[in-house]
Amino acid sequence: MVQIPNQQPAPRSVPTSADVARLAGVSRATVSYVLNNTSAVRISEPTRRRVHEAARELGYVPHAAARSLRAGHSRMVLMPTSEIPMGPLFSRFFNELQWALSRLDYTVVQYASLGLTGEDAARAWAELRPVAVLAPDTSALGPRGVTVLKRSGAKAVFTLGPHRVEGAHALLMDGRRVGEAAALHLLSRGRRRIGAIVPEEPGLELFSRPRVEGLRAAVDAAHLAGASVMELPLAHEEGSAARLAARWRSLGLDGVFAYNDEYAMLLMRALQDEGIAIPEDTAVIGSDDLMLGRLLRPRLSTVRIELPSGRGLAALVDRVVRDPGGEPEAHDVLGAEAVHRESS
Amino acid sequence: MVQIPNQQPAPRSVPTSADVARLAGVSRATVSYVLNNTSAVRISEPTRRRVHEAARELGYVPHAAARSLRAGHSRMVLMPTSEIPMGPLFSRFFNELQWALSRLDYTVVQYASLGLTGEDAARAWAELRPVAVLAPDTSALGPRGVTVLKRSGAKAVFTLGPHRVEGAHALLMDGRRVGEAAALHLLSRGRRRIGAIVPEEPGLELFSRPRVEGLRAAVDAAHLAGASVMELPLAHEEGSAARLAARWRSLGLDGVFAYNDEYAMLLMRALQDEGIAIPEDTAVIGSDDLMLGRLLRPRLSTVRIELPSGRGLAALVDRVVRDPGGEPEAHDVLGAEAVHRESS
DNA sequence: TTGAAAGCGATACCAG
DNA sequence: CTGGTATCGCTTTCAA
Repeated sequence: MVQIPNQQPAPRSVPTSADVARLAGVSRATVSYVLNNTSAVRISEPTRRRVHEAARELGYVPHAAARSLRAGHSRMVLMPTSEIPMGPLFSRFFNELQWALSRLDYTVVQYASLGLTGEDAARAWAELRPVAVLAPDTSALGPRGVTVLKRSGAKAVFTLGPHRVEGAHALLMDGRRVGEAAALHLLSRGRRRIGAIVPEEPGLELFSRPRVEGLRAAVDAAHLAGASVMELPLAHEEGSAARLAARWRSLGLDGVFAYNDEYAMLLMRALQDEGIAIPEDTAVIGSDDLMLGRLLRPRLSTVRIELPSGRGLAALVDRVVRDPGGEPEAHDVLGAEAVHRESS
Repeated sequence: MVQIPNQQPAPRSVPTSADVARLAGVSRATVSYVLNNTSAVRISEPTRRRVHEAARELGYVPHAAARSLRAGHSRMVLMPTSEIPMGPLFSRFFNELQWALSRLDYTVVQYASLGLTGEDAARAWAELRPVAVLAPDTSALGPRGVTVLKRSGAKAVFTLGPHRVEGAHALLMDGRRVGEAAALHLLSRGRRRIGAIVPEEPGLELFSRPRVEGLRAAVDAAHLAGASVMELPLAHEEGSAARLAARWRSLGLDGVFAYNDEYAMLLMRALQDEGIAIPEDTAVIGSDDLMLGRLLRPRLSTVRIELPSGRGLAALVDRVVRDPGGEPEAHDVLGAEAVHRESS
């Protein structure tokens, strides 16, 4: 066999399995068998070595698109990303889920379909022929979108968020639970006239609305005399908080649910600067149990959110992929529990 | 040649362009022409309509893998994600970059190659045959990894992080700038014995090390009598901060750089609980200019980090993709500027 | 204006 | 044990 010793800028084109075959002096089929460790066929050890060596020498890397085209399916799990950045809570959850899925031999891919929603987004995703799609509710994937994805071969379509979508499995993250927990806590602390901070940032509405709804529903359901809920828009910015604080006394509120701990911090600071005593004048409760809440004075009461383990959800996704026949299920995956500290 | 009678049991198969062609009563070529608006060929209006209708009726979505296989190239930009979640600063930067790239008609994909680093990671990425790769430094892509990617057809390989990698373009985010800015600020405020908080969380070392190095270098370079730097490990957790605060007086420090605003908040709280006056006894400066710093009392001095516009970087990536010949360039993309508030 | 056919890269069946 | 070859879905000449 003639070895060409030159280390020159190698063939400028990308090496294919045919190149490996040529260099190893075998057929493309044999290359495929060797590199995939196909157990149905036994290849002699010397041949294996020659193939591996040739592959290494050429820097051969298989072509995923060609492979999955031939195979007729892929193991790609598509997770469309929304433009609004998720907090540490969801980041951790997503990381865990990703890790667990890759342990199950799925290729997890986040695809930024910026600007597209609904059916358009679904079509863009479908072009990649993923075996499963985990779509955040923010993508507004409708029933039609689900159909598009399924027709394109997706075995499992999950939505993550507060709403169900017809035809898709749902990992229901019902923000109303958060509002409910906050409401019950404030009511049990004797508060009746309750404010509900609503972030003015546009993307957050999808999350804040259910929380406020849950708060309102729980307050109404308590049937307590004089109990009421007042929505208070607030931008994540000091001036906005100061303006709200300036008219705080006139609102006559004795408790407030602040959407999350960051908005709670913002509000609490402004109220304190205004001379309003917390929790005496107004009780404050946040959400998400961020580290910063424990560092505030008074320490911030909060709603701790429990998300399920990524392992379990990965197994669920895997189950649906392997047996796509079943009816779409909805899984309640968000637990909420009030944590009492000093601000309420 | 014997035609095998076509297999009817093809219940819910994914529609292909052939199916569209059959339904529309035209050839696959015509379908391709119509759906891609190929300008080189003119198709009659009635035919166009029939094709579009058939495509819609079948829910046809083109197969990206087949397309790019045939085309011999794709417009996929791969951004491997690291497991450590990025803060709001980088999230925004990434979102902007993604958006800008998709405006340039690239398909941005984040791929979680969890657990893989260096050449192994590069091979996994190369299987997708991306036209460009933007790899965070955390992936430890070495020069060999860069070679693997280029051989697989990647026209542009960029690293994002504190280090350069041979053969790749670099978006240098030199954390030393942050430490330098902090050092100069503290020194100018008359502080000499300076502490440097080093997060104990493993993933953060890659970011904290350069910051501390920059701090140390700037303090040394100032040649001031008695100026010194002491590294202080701290976990992102109250107990750790309390322990550090308990021995604070014995350390004899009059200034401290706290890695970022969150650690600064953690430390400041613990110091205040210990009765240490800020900034009188010890000046504190954080980094990243998070909202929370402005809400603390005293207001937290910080280092504001400037990241370049996503638009400009997207254009840069595009330029390199179109003209891959040039020498790899390093772009310093991180600006740091101390912001004086009340804690220093 | 439309159709037939080659071929992108990898794999799996069937011969040899 | 190894080599030809058909095939996946799509684009793109080249002919008709």
